[in-house]
Order: sequence, then structure tokens, then C-alpha cells
Amino acid sequence: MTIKEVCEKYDITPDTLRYYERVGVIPEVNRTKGGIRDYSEQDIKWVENAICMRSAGVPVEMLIEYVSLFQKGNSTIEARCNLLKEARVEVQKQLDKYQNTMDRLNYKISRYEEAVKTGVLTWDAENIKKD
Amino acid sequence: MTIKEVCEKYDITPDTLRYYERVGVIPEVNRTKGGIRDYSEQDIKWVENAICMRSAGVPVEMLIEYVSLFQKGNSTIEARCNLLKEARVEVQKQLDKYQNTMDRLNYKISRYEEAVKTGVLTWDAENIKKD
DNA sequence: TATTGACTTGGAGTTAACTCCAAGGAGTAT
DNA sequence: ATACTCCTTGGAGTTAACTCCAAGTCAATA
Repeated sequence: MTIKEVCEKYDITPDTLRYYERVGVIPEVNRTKGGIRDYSEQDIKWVENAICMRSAGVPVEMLIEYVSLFQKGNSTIEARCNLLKEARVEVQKQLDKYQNTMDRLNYKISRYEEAVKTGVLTWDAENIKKD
Repeated sequence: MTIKEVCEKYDITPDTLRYYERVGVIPEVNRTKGGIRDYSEQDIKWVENAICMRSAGVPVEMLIEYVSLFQKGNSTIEARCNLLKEARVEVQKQLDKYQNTMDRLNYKISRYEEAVKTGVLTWDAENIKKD
């Protein structure tokens, strides 16, 4: 699979894919004789994983460390597991924040929708105090 | 309330608070005769709101626009409501991504925990294909 | 064989959101 | 009144994660 196809599949740019490979977010990708990237199934799995993790704010640095450990073989299984748990703690924290923000947005919007009907805010839109 | 107290309350830096005020993420804050910021209850509500929204990745620019609309009065109620809905769409998208990443992390960690016990990976840790 | 178009590299540039800094002012303890 | 601490400002600097660029290579087509 060419870099272009992978990019279309995941809606990212070639620059981002090359960047991921260059810094080690994914392992080195297969090449043709001419030196052109030819992504294998495995390569694509790594790409998919990187995109998923990055979409939840897992830092590039942590992904690099994970790949580095992976390439050292089975002796790093525990270290990799710990790294994943570390990532999970952060992702969960963020998830909670997003949920909290959704709650606030939903509350404000429901209040605003009432106000849109009447054209007047009878309550203080910003005066939302958490109990 | 002084800037320091607000910072301690929300665990942010004075620089960030001043930055928020400067660019308009929050309205201008009350001052003492000497020109020192003295945050009112309302000011603090705005700070709280800004921090909450920012923690879920709502862009500074959107918050600026919201405050700007707010200051124009009741004629902007519908516009503000639409802005909030726009924000909600994005926050929900991110929330879904975070949940998806959590699922992936949980799956990988559970597999790794099995492997940690035996010291060997009997399955391909990276070969996680979504159906 | 000449051109086309996609690919390659290393390195420089961009962006959002802070974060730091220097110079100076105000309020309080001694 | 002197020292000390915290505050003020405008503007410059930093950071992570891309994103762009120039120069060059390669395979396929006219």
C-alpha cells in the first residue's frame, strides 16, 4: 500500500506519516527497490494505533518510547504494560474533563433554547455554579 | 479575590489568567484603585467557565467570540446558543475518540497483563484489528 | 528518450496557547 | 522612610506537533 493510499484511508497527510516514521512513532516502513514506502498490513496496524492514540492526546514521545520498547523484544513486556497504564490514566482524566464540559454545555444550551423562544434571558446565563 | 488566590483555587498561573483577560477569553476584571486585579464572583464564574471549556479543547478563539457576543447584550442570544452548539459537536467528537482510545488501551492492557504473568506474548500485541 | 507525476530527504517554518521577562508601581512590615 | 513582596504592562520566547519546501530520484507513459 502506498503512502497516498494510507493517507486516504485515514485522512491524514503524507507529511504526518513520514514524520511519524522519522521520529519513531511507528517502526520503519517497508520499501520498494526504488526506496518508495510500501506499507504492509503490520505497518498499517501501527499507523492505525498511532492515529488512535494521538487522537486522544497520548504524546508522541510516549508512542516513541512504546515502539522502542517493542523493538527490544519480550523482555520489555512489563515496561510496555506499565507505559500503557500510564497512558490510560491520562486518557481517563481527559475523558472525565470532556464529560464534565459536555454536561456544562448541555445545561447552558438548554437554558439558551428557552431564552431563544422568548428573546430574553430571564436568568443569568453565565452564573452557573457547581454544587 | 486576588489573582494569586484565583490561581491557587484553579491551579493555573497568573500569566494564563492575564492572558485570558488580555485576549478576551474572559471579560475585563475588576481593579482596585491601585490597578490591581480584584476578581468578583462574576469574574470567577467566567474564569471557571473558561478553564472548563479549555480543558475540553474548545479553542480560545471561540471563547473570545462568545464573550464578545455576550457583551453585546440580548440581541446575540441566538448567536451565542449556536456557538455553544457548535462547541458541543466538537466536544462530543473528541469524547468519542477518547472513549475509543480507552477501549483500545483496556484491551491491550488486559492482554499484556496475561503476558506479564507468563513472561511471553503468545499473541501479537500490535495486531489489533477493528471489525 | 523526454516528460510527467509521485515519491524521496533534511531542514526550515507554522500554529495555538501559553509562558517568561524586564522595568516599574503600590501596599505593608520594620 | 526603607525594604520587601506582589502586582502591573507590552512584548518576546517556548513548546508540541505538525506542515511546508527545495532539490533530487524513479517508474511509467507519449
